[in-house]
Amino acid sequence: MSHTMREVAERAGVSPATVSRVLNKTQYISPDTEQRVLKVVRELNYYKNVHARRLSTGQSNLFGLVISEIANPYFPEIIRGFQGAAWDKGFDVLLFNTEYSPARTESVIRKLIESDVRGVAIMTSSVDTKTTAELTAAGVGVVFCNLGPPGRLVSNISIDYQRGISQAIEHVVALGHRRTAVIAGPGDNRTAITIRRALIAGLNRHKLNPLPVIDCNYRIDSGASAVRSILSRSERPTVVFCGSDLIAMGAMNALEEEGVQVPDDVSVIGIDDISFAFLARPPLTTISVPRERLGAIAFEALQKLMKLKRQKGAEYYLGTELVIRKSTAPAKQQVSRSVT
Amino acid sequence: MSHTMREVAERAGVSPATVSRVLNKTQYISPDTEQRVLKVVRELNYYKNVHARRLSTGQSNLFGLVISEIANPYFPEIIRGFQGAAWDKGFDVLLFNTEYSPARTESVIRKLIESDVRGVAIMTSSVDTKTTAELTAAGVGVVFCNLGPPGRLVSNISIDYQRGISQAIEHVVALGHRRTAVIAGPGDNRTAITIRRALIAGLNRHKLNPLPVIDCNYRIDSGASAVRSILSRSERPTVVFCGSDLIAMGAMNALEEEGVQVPDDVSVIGIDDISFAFLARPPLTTISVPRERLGAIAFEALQKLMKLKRQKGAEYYLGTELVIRKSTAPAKQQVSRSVT
DNA sequence: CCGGTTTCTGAAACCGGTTTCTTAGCCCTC
DNA sequence: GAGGGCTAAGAAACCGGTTTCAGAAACCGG
Repeated sequence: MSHTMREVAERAGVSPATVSRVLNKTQYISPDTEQRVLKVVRELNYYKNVHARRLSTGQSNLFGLVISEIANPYFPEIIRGFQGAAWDKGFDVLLFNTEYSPARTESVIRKLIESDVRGVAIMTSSVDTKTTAELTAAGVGVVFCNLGPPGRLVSNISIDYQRGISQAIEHVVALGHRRTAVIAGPGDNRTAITIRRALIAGLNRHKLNPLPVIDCNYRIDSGASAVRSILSRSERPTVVFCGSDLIAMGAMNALEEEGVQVPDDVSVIGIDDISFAFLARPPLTTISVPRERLGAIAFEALQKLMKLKRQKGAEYYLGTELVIRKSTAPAKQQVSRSVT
Repeated sequence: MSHTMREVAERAGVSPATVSRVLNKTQYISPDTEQRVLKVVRELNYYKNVHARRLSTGQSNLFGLVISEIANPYFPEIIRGFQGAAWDKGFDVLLFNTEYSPARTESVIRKLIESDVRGVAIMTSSVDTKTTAELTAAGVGVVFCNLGPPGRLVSNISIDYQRGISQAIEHVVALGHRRTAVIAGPGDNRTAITIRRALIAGLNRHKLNPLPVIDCNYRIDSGASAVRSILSRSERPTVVFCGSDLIAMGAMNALEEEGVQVPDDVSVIGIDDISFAFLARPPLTTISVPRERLGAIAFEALQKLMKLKRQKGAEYYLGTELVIRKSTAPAKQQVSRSVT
């Protein structure tokens, strides 16, 4: 339905080339002609076709962003950071979710390549190297989060959980806790693995051996069932570290349902500081991850990567920090022994 | 970096036309040739360029989805519903957020037209008619939610809050409440206005005159300040209806901070049933809006709209339903009169 | 064995921009 | 007033697919 550039050109009595030059300011055009063209553009309500532009310039002003699931509250801030940065520079972003399915991931990657994106940020940690290879082979840059080291056309953003975790452990030790448990997240997830390691190492440093270290996925209800399995043991922990806020909230829920008070009976600590963490009852003590910044940096990293094409990518670091709210409290002196 | 169709053609000893036909199955090709082409496609790892395809077919397999803000938990399910439906039919979606800014909305619309989308679903209720006119003028179909009646190339999905609201009011009346308050949402928001009207009408039907009816935006903290202003009055309500779950959660937060117990002292009811509603403390009683379905229907509506081009759009309806959780309880016999 | 179909494939035009190459016209200088 | 250097704008090729049109080959029936 829309008009074409030639129509504009004809109506303004100039050549298409001139219209193009006026619209892109790529060459000086006499003010007279320029005005005439712009007038027609307004009259006709002309929009230039992005696809034609992409085709002829061979440059696609598109970047891809891959996440697992839109409903997971971990992602919104990342998306916003990424989109915001892209928008500021005049780039568009194609958002795809993998729904945790490898098959779907594959289609997504294909779509991205077909769309001729300049680069893609992969914020899921369940991607295999085959996938990234496919992307780089097609000449598109890749940035991911918490996966291997950078390589040709791929950069990595590493979230350093160390600092936040240390703070959390010190906080908990200062409150007098000695019996800890860890619900880490999916056992095959790089991020979850990293977090679990850091947690265990940190606890050991304080001569604490976390009791159950439990695998679960990132859905809320699995935090709940993990907690139930912990409660069924004879020696109950007084604090449980969770691999994500979602898990933590599920855990708090289950705890409450089992009649265990948070934080009076057991303290719980999450990771991420999702926007709802402070709305939880009690407000969740958690290790905050700068997700909006993560998104923004991912975009910048991609831009940089595409500038120095075929160079090796870089490694970026992002810190974390403990946010103390109300889900942690001093350890109870008397540890209940009752086996429910 | 990627290969072109002509390269494939050359390597397979056929013409580009043949390659195109093989890849799109648009015409019968001898098995022999077909295999040869497919083999080369695999060898070269060839991806066809979407932009070229869009350009030459004049069909853009793209749909747009406009929301206010990605971080607002109202939207994820809508996005998922829309994307899911689109994905199933092989369409891609361009997601944009307006950040509540008219200027930004305008750029977004421009981008959508330039991208030659087939249709766009506008899930923000802060859009003016000028905007939709621009879209329809460019021949792209529009579907929105809770805005005016359908017209040429525009359909509307109307969420019928009536049923849910009636249920909520009956629920509350049955619990013995007589003093109600309403925190509706932004006064210039069509949805908020609709909800407020329905609420007041419903309450009047039970001979109840809601006390303060307060405007606020959709951010959490404004639910909190609205509640504070309500508490400062001498006659306190025993139940407050909120125009969204976010407002309700902000309200509960503030209530708790002011030492008012939910639901013992005052009950609160939200609208939307966002995914966190059941995680609130106490779990929120709310009127659920089928948002994933809303997204899916929006897509279907767009498809239908584009099929019978230049026809008048249709009106769709979506029901709502009360979900009773723990934020509502019987009214206190003795109403506190203390002015804090 | 010949004319008429049908089947398979290629040549070329086209989609709507961008960009290179070229030229017409102008100004300036000597 | 002629020649050199600029400037503004057009013609045409091109990006990478799709599709129409046309033709060669194969096939078929009589």
